[in-house]
Amino acid sequence: MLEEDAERGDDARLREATVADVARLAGVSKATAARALGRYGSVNEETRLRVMQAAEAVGYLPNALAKMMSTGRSQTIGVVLSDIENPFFARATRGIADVARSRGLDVILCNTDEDAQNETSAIDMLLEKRVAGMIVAPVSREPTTALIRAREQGRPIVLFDRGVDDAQFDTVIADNLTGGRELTSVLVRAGHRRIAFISTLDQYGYERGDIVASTSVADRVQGFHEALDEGHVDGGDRLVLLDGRRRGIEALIQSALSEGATGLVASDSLIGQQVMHFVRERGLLIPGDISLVTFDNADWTSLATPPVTVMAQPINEMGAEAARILIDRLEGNEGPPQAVVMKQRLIERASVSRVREGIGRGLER
Amino acid sequence: MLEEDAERGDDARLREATVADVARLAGVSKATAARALGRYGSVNEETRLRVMQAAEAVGYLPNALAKMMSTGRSQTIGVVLSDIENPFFARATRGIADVARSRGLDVILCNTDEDAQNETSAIDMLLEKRVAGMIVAPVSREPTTALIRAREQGRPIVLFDRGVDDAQFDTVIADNLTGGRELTSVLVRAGHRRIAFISTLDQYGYERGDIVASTSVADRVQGFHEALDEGHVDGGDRLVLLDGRRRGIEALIQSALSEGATGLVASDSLIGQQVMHFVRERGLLIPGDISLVTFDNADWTSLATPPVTVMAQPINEMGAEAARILIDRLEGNEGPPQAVVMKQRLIERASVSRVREGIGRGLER
DNA sequence: TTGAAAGCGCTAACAC
DNA sequence: GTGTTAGCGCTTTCAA
Repeated sequence: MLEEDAERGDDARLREATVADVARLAGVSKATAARALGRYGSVNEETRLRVMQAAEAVGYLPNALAKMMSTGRSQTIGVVLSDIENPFFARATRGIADVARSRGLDVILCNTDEDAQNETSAIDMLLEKRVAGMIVAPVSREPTTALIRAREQGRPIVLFDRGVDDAQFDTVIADNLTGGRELTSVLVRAGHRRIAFISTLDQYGYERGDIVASTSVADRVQGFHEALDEGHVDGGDRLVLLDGRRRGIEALIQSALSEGATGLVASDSLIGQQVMHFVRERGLLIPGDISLVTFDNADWTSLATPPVTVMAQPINEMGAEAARILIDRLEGNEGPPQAVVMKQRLIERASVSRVREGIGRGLER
Repeated sequence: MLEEDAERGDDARLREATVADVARLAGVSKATAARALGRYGSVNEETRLRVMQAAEAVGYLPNALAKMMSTGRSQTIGVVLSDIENPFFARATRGIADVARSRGLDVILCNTDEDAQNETSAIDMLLEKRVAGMIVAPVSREPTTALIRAREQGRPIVLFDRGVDDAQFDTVIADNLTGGRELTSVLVRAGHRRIAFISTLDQYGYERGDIVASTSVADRVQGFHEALDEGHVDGGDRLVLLDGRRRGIEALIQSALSEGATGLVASDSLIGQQVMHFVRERGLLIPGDISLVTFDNADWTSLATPPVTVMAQPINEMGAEAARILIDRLEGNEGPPQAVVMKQRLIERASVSRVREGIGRGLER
């Protein structure tokens, strides 16, 4: 007997209380209870109270899924990025999540690891979950079919950190062209003539003019070239190594060194970090043996010896802005796609040395 | 005319295709279409094909919400942690997300910033979204009402990184007691007699025996004491500073130094990092002026000068294990709550110096 | 202000 | 193997 009661008690908790339960206890109709609970429509103050008490009594907890089914509106956004472990994306996610939460939105997170297949399945999943919209760092400038499908379905999408070859998307990126130019210029001004740009992409045998899959890397490389043009550095002295994923960053660094590079531009802080490890393991010295500059003002860059010169991005703000734009779209703002480009900021530290020899070519003119 | 057509076309995309649409086009009943689409029940191969083609034609995309409503099962788990920007949690999240995805689960992420109110609202939100279960790093050993309510509702919950005073939860933590002891021992063995333990909590004026809100910090502090006991270090020489959030880590370090501490145990890598910055700014030397050890083998610890001695945690594996346990529960495994405690690993580097003077007390016996 | 009833898109018995 | 029907928990007309 007692056991039965206990079981029924448990069951009651398991079959979670619904508006109907609350309504019954409060002695009103389902509709009225729902109105009181969902604080919409109009309901007598007294009955509202009664409903609230009943809700409390049965331990009512709204079912967001059901709500979503009937309203068609979801209170969730999807965030599709490369790797949450990358401090860049962690920080961006924080920026996104904070503004999302302030608007009562939750975020579903997906890692792509820069794999198009992963991006596709992540986006499809989010679509199936009927998220209100999404923020995605596209794997490639060539939009995946899922991305296109998502847009065709009319789901608001904001691209983050990189764009695609298609002006149809709202996009939040950093000014990588200027950033790449200024960061490289630090090396050029210090007299470096043979400089390598290192990235993690999968592009082997890059030559100037080739299309680079990641628009942000493409812009950085472009800036790299511009800086070298300005410095009258010979084309043959430019090493653009974009094959880190396949060959391993170590191999890239090795290449650069054996080809006589005296300066390295790391395309992101993870690469810069690997350079530091590499150098440390070989007993090389920065900036004595090799000068290093990198994108992103990661924690370690100021703590390392020497502190590393970096191009800082307003990561948190980029994430927040992406979220703001998305929310704006969610609220019905139509208008043409917008591209916001955020300034980067150079932080010069001690990882670059002046080069005295080999000034030949640069001064020929 | 053409415009009208175009508009209708758009509308069709907006009113997303449902099973009913697919069924109509395929000339079968809703049930059959659903069976084919959802690959359950049995359906003639030929009609299955017809349904699939119809689905393709209308651009059918399943509605996960509706599915969830009728099955009662959600394919989502919630993860509630302190701060995704903290590399510890970023890595753990990765561990969680990877095993979750391999089982077809998605994760909703929430940051609490160690605030009980945030934890409560995050958990309630997840409950409303009817997540299948959740992994939470509880803000305090005193479980929040939301946490308790969640359990009472029968939702599987796995606690991560810290526990609560209540054996009812599955828990995945590191062996912080042993870790704290061994990490502190490094300093003791090097001859340090006056040592400070620094954390970010909000506990002012801690004295031995006081209850510490975070079980993991509590264990670390306990280990700290044990190591000092073993080393016969006087109680008065132990500085346990657990008020970093309110006073700021800087103030804590300042306190420790002015009280004559020669060794510092940082309760996590973020604190250790702040110690490094502090020291660098004041022009102090590690380990010359002060020795430092910290929890977590964060990136910067091996890149810093000097490299820092750390107690590494198997963070990724901890996250993965938490996810595995949760999934196990989701699959119906009942059984009593389990607590898995994972080993930590000491990595000795160069941030600790030998102390020669002041050996008095330690050798008295 | 309140109630009755229809419907969101799907699954799940239960017949045929 | 396939169709019919009845929900899942909520919102939302439409009347009263």
